[in-house]
Amino acid sequence: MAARKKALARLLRPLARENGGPRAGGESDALEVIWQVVCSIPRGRVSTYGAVARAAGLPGHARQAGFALRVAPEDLNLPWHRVVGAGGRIVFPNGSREHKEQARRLRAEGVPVKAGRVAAAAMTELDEL
DNA sequence: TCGATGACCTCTA
DNA sequence: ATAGAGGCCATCG
Repeated sequence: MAARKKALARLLRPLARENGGPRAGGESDALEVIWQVVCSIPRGRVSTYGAVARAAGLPGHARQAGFALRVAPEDLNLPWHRVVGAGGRIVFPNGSREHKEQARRLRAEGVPVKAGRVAAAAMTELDEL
């Protein structure tokens, strides 16, 4: 937990800078863009890490999307559960706490989850947005 | 600068 | 359907 907190603090530092004033260089925070994309996922729909990365203008940065979600502060109320792996597959180990939590939240939004996967019909490419 | 790591993706057997 | 290998890219020690 300590490591997680430390990494989070390191990442929140530049974010706090932005919070306090106008950002100088501009772009820098890819995390912010990714978070915004995730937030834009409609309720009852899910998307993949790759799709999120593409929509954020970062093709091939699927892993970065995952990293962004990992370090995302809870204050953002980010719908991280709407992001799944390719083919609608939940990336968390089966039986893990996060896995069950994600499945539970998805079902609560009307997205059927079976065998650690979500219905393909519920998936959106985000390219049309 | 380099090697290891990870909420990934895709192809092949 | 399952398992392994290679590729991708940012972050960390």
